[in-house]
Amino acid sequence: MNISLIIKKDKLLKLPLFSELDSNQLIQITSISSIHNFRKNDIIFKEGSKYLGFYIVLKGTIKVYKNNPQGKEVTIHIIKPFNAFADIPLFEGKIYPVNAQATEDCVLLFIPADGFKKLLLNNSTICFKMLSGFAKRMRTLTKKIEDLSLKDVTNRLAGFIVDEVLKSGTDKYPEPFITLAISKKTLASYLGTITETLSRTFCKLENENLIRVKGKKIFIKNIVGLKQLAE
Amino acid sequence: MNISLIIKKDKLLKLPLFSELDSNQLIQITSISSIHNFRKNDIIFKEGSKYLGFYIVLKGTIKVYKNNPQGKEVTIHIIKPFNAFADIPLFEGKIYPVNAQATEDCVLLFIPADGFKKLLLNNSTICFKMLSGFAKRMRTLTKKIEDLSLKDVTNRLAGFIVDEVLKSGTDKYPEPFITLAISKKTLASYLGTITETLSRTFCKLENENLIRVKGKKIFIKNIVGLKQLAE
DNA sequence: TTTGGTTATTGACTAAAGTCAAATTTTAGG
DNA sequence: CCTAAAATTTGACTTTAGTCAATAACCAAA
Repeated sequence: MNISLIIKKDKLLKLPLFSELDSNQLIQITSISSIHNFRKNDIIFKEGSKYLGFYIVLKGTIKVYKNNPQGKEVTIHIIKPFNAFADIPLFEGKIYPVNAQATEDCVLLFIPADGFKKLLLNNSTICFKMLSGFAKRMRTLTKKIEDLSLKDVTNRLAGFIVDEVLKSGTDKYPEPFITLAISKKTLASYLGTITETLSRTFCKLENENLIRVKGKKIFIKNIVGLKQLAE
Repeated sequence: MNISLIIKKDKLLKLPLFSELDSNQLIQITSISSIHNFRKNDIIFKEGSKYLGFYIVLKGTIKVYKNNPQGKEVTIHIIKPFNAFADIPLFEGKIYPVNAQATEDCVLLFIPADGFKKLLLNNSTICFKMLSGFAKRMRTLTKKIEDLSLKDVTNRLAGFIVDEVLKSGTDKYPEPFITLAISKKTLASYLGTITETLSRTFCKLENENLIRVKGKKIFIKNIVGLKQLAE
């Protein structure tokens, strides 16, 4: 369906990637893009399938993951609204190198590779934006390598919770909280561990009176203590 | 010193980043760049210092690393000839977010941030090259996250050796070998472990008759076995 | 070649996190 | 509301890798 019917120019302008384009360029993008709805657990694409283009999350949450030969899963990214995913193969490879699945009901903007590449070649502003986005993501990946190399699971979980609280906007509340948009199994694989260990680590943080866990909600009782743990 | 005296256009053309530029553009680059020599163990820049520009390794090896608050070191990248480093802050931040040190005597090409950014804005070819380079590096980082999350030290060391043998060009020899361009301490921190564990893991691979270690030289006795270990 | 400092190895021990199995809770459909 | 499947938790145990301490090997400068 034609996306201009659904998504207005001013909405598109809020996407970091497109925030400095002029009217003409935005029309170019809307004319090739499309909106797609996915239900929780739907697979967006599988590792190895033909690369068609990339997505921007408008609503919901996506996990990007890989399966190793033994069938174990590593969650590489958790993508929230206004962030792109699967944009790397624009420049490398003809297939999706990872899997993507909705962990909540989602609305995604799809941008086909061919059309977008043409746009990129004629527009250094958007190239530059994209480079900035990639640079930022490399920082995130580097941080994760650091964490996996030097920190234990307790540190990493504390760090995750602190980051999420800041994003949640509840960090000034008397009792800040976060709501997990992913299963604990996925969280475990995102933190580089397994569910059993994650479960025990949650208990440990509860026993130390840092948090209170209730299903997918985590209430923060001592943000300072958590920050110390995370360093 | 003026780099055009030292590095010829055809040499610059071999660098992936510059391989499709025309004469004019190459002159632009050589006019702002400079060549620097570093001795083994010299620090190129420190985390937190003012960002001035990025480097391309022409000769030698550089390690890019971070120190955590407890003073432990993580090696993030090992940079070999014709690869760039410290190009990420071009798009994010005014300081170097990591440290860089020569692990061997080095010749580096330095490209100042300001001049290069201007060039980028007027040249979508080089933007595109740079995006491709970033994309490739994100693959590498993602692979590393996978490895740290799912593989043990033995697997990771085997994987490292296999990669290096392929790069060494000796993989068709009766007994292929690699020569480490970094200390075992650095290798340990690159593999997400510590020297003691690395030392024991080398012994383990020797006992399984997969390799033979002699100082900085590692002879490969069974590449197939190593590949299996690395998956 | 000697020497001091770093780097690497080895041993004994400890701690962290993974495995396997079972119980419990939650969730999504019918 | 009920039920089966999936997700989560818990327990007992094992494995992996880290810590600490001592020794050995290597390297660079005098």
